[in-house]
Amino acid sequence: MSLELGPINKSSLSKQVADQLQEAILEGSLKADDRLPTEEELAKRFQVSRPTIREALKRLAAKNLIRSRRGPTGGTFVNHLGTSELSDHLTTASTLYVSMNQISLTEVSSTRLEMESLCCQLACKHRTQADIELMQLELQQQLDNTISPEQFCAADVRFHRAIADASHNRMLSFIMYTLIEALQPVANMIAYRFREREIITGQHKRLLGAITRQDEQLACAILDEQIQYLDQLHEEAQANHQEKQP
Amino acid sequence: MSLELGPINKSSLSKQVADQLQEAILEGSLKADDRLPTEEELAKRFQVSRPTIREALKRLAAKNLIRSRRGPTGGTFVNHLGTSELSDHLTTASTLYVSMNQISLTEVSSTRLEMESLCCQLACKHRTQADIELMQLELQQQLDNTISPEQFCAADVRFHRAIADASHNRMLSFIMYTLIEALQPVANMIAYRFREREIITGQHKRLLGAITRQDEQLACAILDEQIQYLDQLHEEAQANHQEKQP
DNA sequence: TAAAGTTAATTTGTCATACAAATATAAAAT
DNA sequence: ATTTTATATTTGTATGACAAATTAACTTTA
Repeated sequence: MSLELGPINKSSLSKQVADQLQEAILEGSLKADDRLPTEEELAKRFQVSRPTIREALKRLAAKNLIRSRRGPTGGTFVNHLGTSELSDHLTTASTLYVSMNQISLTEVSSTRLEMESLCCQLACKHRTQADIELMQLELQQQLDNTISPEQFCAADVRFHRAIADASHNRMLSFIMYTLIEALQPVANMIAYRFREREIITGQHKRLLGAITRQDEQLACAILDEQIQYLDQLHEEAQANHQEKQP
Repeated sequence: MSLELGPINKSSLSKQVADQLQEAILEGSLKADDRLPTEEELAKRFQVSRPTIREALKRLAAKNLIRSRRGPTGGTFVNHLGTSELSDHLTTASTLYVSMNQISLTEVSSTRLEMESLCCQLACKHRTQADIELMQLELQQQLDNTISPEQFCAADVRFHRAIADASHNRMLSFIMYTLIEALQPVANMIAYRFREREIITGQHKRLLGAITRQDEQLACAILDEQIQYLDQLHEEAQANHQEKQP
């Protein structure tokens, strides 16, 4: 008997389809903004039903690899993944990870301190005029006392992202984007109190100065000061919280 | 007129369902290994059809948040998200990012050097006997010349992961898992040549010794040596490649 | 002729239903 | 008592239909 005992497809059809499409994207045969065939056509090509195709596409959509639009010019398109898009994606993942594994904010915080120090050192070496101007712009917004806590927070995130970008190491930027987001809960807390705002913006001002003058040691010291300060605030907040719920 | 102008749900139903379920997992009402209601029941509860529920579940499955089994005791269960499970998910993202943005392997490599140095320092401080035994185990496998390149590679990954874990900072481990994977292409190349294998395992042996004796400086130096060596091999390979394709 | 509105076509989004496949449990036969 | 068989449950897949969004072409009107 000559049975074709091919390798058994243990995984579901939708997963196989998803994997093939992902491979095509990763490998480069499907480039950014390319339009995939319609679902019906994909169904014909893969010899499966449309719901199966759709489940596969949803898998890729969950990874932000594709987007879909309805209508004649619609369809499914390959996303171009920029730093911010991908970090959105990673943020949900890492937030999830942090919460499910009960990673203490202390651990996250110490990691961030080390990595952001690294960024600072590189930023001092490689910062361009454009980098500095961007940081100045974000700092200016933080100095405005009339903006909302949310706006302050967003400006804070952008400021720290700008530092990461000034390192001109895209891999490092990429990781930092994720880390900054992971610590947003702490940052959020601060934005609501004006006194803390002033301390933070003061530190930012000095930090920007140090980076501008390319003073690595001072920059790292200020950063260390800020993160210790944030840790302290976080601890105080936790202590208060535990008092109320004994 | 008192129309209930609730906030318009622009996103698709399957996305809304997926988001709600993810929120439940993240928030803690659905814990690891919990079993979700059957698809039919979910459909009833959310007032949508089963295909819609399935698309939502596939979204979560793509993120490795859930797993499914058929049969009476089957169903859909919440996954516990370990470091390696999540890094599977992140690796595709970061690999994609590296390739799409043409981040040079040099950038990735320098980032890894800095971060793994950090890991080493922390590992020297906090390593337990169990950590060391695990590293010894992986090293032992690398010393066996009969294993395949794939096996060597896998052992190499596990060795470096063990170093990351020995830092006992889970956030750092998490990031390192991703970085290690991103550099696999380079590591792969090496595994095929026995001479390079020997050099690498020799470095690993010394590195393990340094960590065991808690000699931070030496450990970092060896690491630096290894990564420079990998960079050099990578450059040579690229040079060869360019010769053949002018 | 030009602008506005209308219709038609295309494509994803959703639904309903049915059946297949896997798998554990309980009943039946050896 | 053990093996086999039936059966129920749950996910996986298929089919077909319609809804909603959106663009392109067409028609009407000023």
